[in-house]
Amino acid sequence: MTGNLNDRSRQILKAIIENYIATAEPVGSRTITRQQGVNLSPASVRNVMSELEELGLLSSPHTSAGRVPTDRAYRFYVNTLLKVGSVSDDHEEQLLERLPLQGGDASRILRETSRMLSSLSRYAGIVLAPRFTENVLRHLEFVKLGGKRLLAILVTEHGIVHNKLVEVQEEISSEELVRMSNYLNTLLQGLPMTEVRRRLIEQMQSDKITCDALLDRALRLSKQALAETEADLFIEGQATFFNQPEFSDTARMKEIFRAFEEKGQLLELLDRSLAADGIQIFIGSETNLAPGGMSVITSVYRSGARKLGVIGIIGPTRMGYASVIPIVDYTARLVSRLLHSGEQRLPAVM
Amino acid sequence: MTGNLNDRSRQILKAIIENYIATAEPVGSRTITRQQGVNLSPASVRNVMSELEELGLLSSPHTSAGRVPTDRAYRFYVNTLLKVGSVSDDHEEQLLERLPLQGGDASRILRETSRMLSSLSRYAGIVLAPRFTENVLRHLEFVKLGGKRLLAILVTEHGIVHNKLVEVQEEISSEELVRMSNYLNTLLQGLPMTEVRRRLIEQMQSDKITCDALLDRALRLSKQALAETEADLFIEGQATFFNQPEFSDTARMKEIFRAFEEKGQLLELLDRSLAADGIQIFIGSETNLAPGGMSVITSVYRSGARKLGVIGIIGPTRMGYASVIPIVDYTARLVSRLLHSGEQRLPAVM
DNA sequence: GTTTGGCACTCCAGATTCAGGAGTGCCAAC
DNA sequence: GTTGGCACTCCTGAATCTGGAGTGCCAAAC
Repeated sequence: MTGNLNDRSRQILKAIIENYIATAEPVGSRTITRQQGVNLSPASVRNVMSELEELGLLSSPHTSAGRVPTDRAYRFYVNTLLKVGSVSDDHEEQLLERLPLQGGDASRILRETSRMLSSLSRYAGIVLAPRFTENVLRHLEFVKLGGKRLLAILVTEHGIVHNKLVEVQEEISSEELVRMSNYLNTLLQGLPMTEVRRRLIEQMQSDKITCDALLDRALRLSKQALAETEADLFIEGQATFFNQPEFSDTARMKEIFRAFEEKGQLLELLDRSLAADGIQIFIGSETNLAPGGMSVITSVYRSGARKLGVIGIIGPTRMGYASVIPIVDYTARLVSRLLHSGEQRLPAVM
Repeated sequence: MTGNLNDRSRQILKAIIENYIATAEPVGSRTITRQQGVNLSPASVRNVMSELEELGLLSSPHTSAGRVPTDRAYRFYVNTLLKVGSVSDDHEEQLLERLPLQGGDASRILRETSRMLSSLSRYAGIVLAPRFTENVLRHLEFVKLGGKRLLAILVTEHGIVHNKLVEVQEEISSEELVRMSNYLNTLLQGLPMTEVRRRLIEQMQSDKITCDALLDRALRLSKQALAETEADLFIEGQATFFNQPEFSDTARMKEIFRAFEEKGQLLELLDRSLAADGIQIFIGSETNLAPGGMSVITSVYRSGARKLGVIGIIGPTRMGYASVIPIVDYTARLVSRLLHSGEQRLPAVM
């Protein structure tokens, strides 16, 4: 339905959107005529604006204000009008310099990624750490903490460490622990977590094991240790929302920060991004976030063929899509390379 | 100098402070007279208020507004006027129910503590995790991640896990790793980190070691893995600041959230708390935080004689000290017990 | 001498009014 | 189809006004 827009209408819509993104003020017909490349009178522009409003692409806060783009307009803008360039040299340089942290384990890199995303985009950066269950197990270890408490430590392929406390009925000696560890690592190393779980159950039912009380116990403990952990979500640069005039309203801000603290809705959104692939753009109401007026741009990072997690940016709908999209895209690819085992060192070219 | 306040002045000051805490509005003389227990005319109260203002305990926003307590008044209030009760039954119950997480490792407990502090106090909860260097080493492990990358995993006495990526010059076989691990654990287990560091250096200089290339390497790797990590600070419930009328100003809010994101100043404050002991109260400018008008109440949690970290609450200077102080105090003691090794189970009595 | 009622004074908060300006919509002319 | 003109709308910010809450001070009462 927006396909039947002629060139002129598109040009004007684009100008309005970009103007609004830059100023946060409703855009009037006169402002557009002053735009270079538009040789029309304000009256003509008004005619076009009027059509665009009927198409649901523009709305006016009140009779005598200018026009403001609707979510739909932004959607049309990113789908059709916007040609996304590549990341700026300066941004690229900053990323390449600051992201490959010396001796940075995966979680440090991810946290820093979140900061970088925020600092480059001037919006808030979000990073969803790899879902534990989506990973390949590298190493499993039980450490005695004292008494009957064991700390189960699981290390994934990419060096992400999860730990969980388990309690045992009777104390286990260090020697037994070592035997358990060896057995479990032999059994499970290199398997994806989903497979690990399957294998554990399978093994528990096998005859060999039911005879060996210790190994049986090992299996049960591992199963406990595998219990789902809450997803790790980093959000950095929330304070950038204070810079946006459309959020000067305190009630609005409160809603936003509440949403950030609860994380639930955001996680749901990021899960959707993870299920999809590549760059995802959610505009305004498409985000399903309770506080409206926000957009989210995400991209999946991966290790080879396996998707690991999601990085992205959250900001006002009135967002500088043109610059943010390449940042998210480039960063996701960089993170993928940094986490891909054996490529810790800075890649020469992308 | 505030010692020469007579009973009546104290009573009035107390009433003003508590009224202001409850309403966030400047308190007038008439409001005080309505207070039960005060049988004075507004005029008399005004005389007293005038004295209190001269003593620097009250200030008036403008001629015809009521009075507002100064930082100094709050200080006098918590030092002298306030008699701190114990935590309410309801709060106690909630803490005992929700804090001893099933299978919760230390970091989960600490994060949950932060949430609980916020939810009980209605301000923001802060938790400084144990400084890595202040801890006793329970276990040290190297996991091969692929290529020449090793993940060093250090577990402290209280089940807090730190990990750090280290790179080696040449690949190390699994057998060698095991040997290294055994050697290091025998050498270092049960030592406080400061001691660990010392022992490593000592050992590196010993003759036996220089002969054994592998062990020498193990020592060097451990030293890398021990490098200082950034302090872990949880702040939960930042959104509560939106409920405080004195922070309805956007510029102010922005400053506050920036301070939370940067954490530096807050860490400094918490370090001071850790150096001291027991309940610490920082009022307004005493916090040295850039955004003024905030107070912080902290308490140290410990394991036996060793201080581990700090928990606390941050909110507006106009804070319900009477209820917050017992919350912080009780929670700190509860956390201490939960983390004290071997006492994971819920203690029957405090 | 402490307490109190009275009174003039101050100053804020909110309502009201007003003028200017930016923008629109429509129409008739080009 | 495009444009200039014009009446109309509605927001914004400044200015004004009023009522109320509160103070400070003084003289009278206790």
